[in-house]
Amino acid sequence: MKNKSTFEKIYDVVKKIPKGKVASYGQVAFLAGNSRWARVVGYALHRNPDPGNIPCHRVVTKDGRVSSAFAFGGENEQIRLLEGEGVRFSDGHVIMEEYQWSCDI
DNA sequence: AGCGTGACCGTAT
DNA sequence: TATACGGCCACGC
Repeated sequence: MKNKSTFEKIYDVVKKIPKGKVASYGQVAFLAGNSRWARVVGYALHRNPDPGNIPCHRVVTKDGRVSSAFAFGGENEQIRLLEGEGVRFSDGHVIMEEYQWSCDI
């Protein structure tokens, strides 16, 4: 067993996000091990070494809004992908209270 | 070995 | 309510 790098942990958590649910960067960071890795999560996803296996579009900000800087094809594209999974958007933001991934630790 | 960078979050004004 | 700044951590060169 090798020690997983922080990135590996983050990717693992992101990959565990169920379809039709979203998670905030802080939430992923917390599940990965530290709630302070929020920036690292963004950095890790920015690298996204495995976009075919890492649903980075299910990761949104705490406000339920997709990151304005990134979007592998436009913010609208990310939102559309989530909508395609059953996630509803209200005024450009997802209802976190309803769709935020709740992982029982 | 050290510096810069980053798709964040929280608090302060 | 909106905007500004700092803090935290890990990765790349």
